[in-house]
Amino acid sequence: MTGQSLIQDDAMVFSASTPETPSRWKRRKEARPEEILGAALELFTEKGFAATRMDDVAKLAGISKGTLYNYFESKESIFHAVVQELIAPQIEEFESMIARYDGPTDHLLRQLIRTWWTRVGETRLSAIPKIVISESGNFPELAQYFVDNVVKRARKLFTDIISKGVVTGEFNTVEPRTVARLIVAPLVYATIWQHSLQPFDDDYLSDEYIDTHIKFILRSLIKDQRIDL
Amino acid sequence: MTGQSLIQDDAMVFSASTPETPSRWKRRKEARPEEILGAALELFTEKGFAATRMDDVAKLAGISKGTLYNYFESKESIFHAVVQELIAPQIEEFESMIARYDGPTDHLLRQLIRTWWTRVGETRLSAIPKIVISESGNFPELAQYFVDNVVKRARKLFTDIISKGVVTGEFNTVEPRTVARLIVAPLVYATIWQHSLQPFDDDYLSDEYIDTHIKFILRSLIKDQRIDL
DNA sequence: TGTTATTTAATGACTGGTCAGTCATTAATT
DNA sequence: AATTAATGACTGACCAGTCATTAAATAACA
Repeated sequence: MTGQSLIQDDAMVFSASTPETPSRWKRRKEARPEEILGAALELFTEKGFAATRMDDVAKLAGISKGTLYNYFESKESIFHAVVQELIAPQIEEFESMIARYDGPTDHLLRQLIRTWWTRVGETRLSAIPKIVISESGNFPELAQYFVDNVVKRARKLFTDIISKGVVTGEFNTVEPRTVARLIVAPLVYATIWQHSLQPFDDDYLSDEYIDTHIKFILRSLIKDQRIDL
Repeated sequence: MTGQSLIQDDAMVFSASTPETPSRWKRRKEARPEEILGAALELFTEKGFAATRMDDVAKLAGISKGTLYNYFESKESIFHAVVQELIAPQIEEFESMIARYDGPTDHLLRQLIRTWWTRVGETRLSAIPKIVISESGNFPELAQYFVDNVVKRARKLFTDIISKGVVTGEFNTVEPRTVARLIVAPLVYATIWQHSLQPFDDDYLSDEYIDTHIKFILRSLIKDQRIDL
């Protein structure tokens, strides 16, 4: 997936293709919030929170600044909504995916990492960690919300899987919380990298990165050392 | 090491301990630049670049705002100096450490990771990655400088070590650049975490994190699978 | 050695520009 | 005709950077 945004860029059409639209603007109450959040996500990612101007968010969303304030209280509330609306559904999906699963624990772990990568790492959601981390000092409530509702739940997913593998004897005896963090670190780091220094580096992260990460982690976890996959 | 700063907090002493210092301020041409950079590093880390006020940098450095501009051109030049002055010497030290080394490659790798952790991860230098990443969109030249002078050199250090291990037959056949990134990711991620969301999390990163990371990496690299250290 | 002149580190009130948020007005829709 | 989505000029706060002024340090001189 490329960085293509969800924002309409046909917001202002002056072409004479359809002569029956000389109206200066349209009422689109339902579509606005999503478009605003999409525009904000894009700009927050690129510039950070402080350096993003509300005029620019409005422009990218195809509306005026005043309209922003019909839908959101403040700049900060947009920031909060971006995180809340876009992340929460994902976490829930992961939680139910695990609840449903029945099979070898190493397969579950492999599948969870891969799914996370395709559903978060390769989508626009990947921008959120960078934004939250960058602004954590200025927006403590947001940071706290993110830690409680995203980080801890994600950490628990991985910790539970590893614990299960240890208990069933499939995995070596390890400290599940520490290993959970070592699994997540390269994943989140890759998303932060993509949205910060990657554009300044001519060396791209290949798919091999994730594949090798999975391979290394499983090699240390699985007792019976088959050197496959 | 605690977050203790290098800033003098005795900058304004009104106590009557030494009655012969009623002078309103002191000339300290030599000490100022370092104090300014220390103050700036602390505030940039906490608030990010944009949200840090020059008045606050001055206050923390124990001087007035005007004095800042006797020593630095602009806010941005302070930012640049922070990165340049503090990071460059470290990288050079690592490069010479490797040049000097002669012994088993896995020991060198282990030592490099540990040294990085004590010289960067556990010091105030650990704040720099977070700052650079947060502001990369607004300060492209700084980001480029950082990628060219820090990231690439660090990446090369690790890539060279791994290549050497593969060539000598000590390590399994792996893609050195990919593995180098997987080694660095949890390290840098830990520093970013410390300076962003750690304060909102009751669960601390233990020393076990680094130890386990080293153990996992070496287990995947070393051919002869002894299950020690 | 004490007094005065010169140099320059340090100050902080001020300016000019920026931008989040407001609100009276306009016009699309019902 | 009534309702309300949308507008954009405006305001008040904030802050990076300036510069005329102050005074610490040092040199020159008596």
